[in-house]
Formats: sequence, structure tokens, C-alpha cells
Amino acid sequence: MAYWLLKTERSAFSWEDQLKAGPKGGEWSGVRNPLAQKNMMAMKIGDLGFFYHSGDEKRIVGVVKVVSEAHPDSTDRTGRWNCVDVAAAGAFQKPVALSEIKAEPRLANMVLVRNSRLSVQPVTEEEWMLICRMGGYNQR
DNA sequence: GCCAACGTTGGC
DNA sequence: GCCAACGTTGGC
Repeated sequence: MAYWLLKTERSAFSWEDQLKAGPKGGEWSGVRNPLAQKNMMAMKIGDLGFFYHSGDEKRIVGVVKVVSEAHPDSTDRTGRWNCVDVAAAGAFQKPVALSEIKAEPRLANMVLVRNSRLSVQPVTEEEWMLICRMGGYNQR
């Protein structure tokens, strides 16, 4: 079981959109970066990911789970890109802002801090647990 | 609005 | 196959 972080601009696809997709979830489409793509290809059903709003908000607002492993991205006509399906697993009681992550020394090595442009990133178990605690998110 | 970091493109 | 030029992302 692995942990990830998925970035999206609110205007493109928001947490509310993710909630609307319900327990069956939907495609995490539109990723057109080779490294982000490689990360998605490595996702397994049941893996969890932070849902991060980039742009004006810059904060983690919730958790999604992988409900379908990589398959062709329906928004891609070239046939080169794949995506996974994710469903909302729960919202943070208190969203965790990028500024809080940067202020936490134990998170200094997070990919989010090191390579802010990567849209699909791995998260370590230690980072995952700590951020869940910061966000008031209870894992089952 | 700026710019650093990173990707992609295209000429050679 | 290299690399300069250009485009995009995303934080500040």
C-alpha cells in the first residue's frame, strides 16, 4: 500500500467535483507529464492520495483512494497517456496549507517542497501520517 | 507580474 | 543525440 499526492487547480477539477463523483469515483485524467504518468502507473487499488488544490489555495483538502488502476485516459486522443480512477475517501477537518508543510522540518524532503511542479507525487508513510494528524484526518 | 524550475521542440 | 530556444507550471 502506497501513498500519493495529486494536484489540481480548483478551476479545472475541484474537491467538490471529486465528491460529486461519489464512491465509484472517476478518472484522474489530463496528466501529460512522463514522471507523473509513471507514478500513476505504479498505483494499486486501495492506495491513498492527498487531494491538493494548487493555485490560489495551495492546500491539501482531502483524501482519495485508488479505485481503478491505470487504463487509457479517455481525454487523450493520441492513445499515449493513461490514468487511474480515484474516489473521495474523506475530507480534512482542517486543510493543511503549503506554508504549514514548509514550516514543518520533518516535511522538508517532501516532493511537494522539492519539486513543486510535479502533479502526481509519491508520499512516504511518515509524511502521510504526520499530515493526516495536522489535518485532523482519522484513518481507519 | 515575475521568475525559477522543468519539459518540449526543432535545427544541426 | 545534443542543446538553444521557447513554453508551461506554480509559488511568491
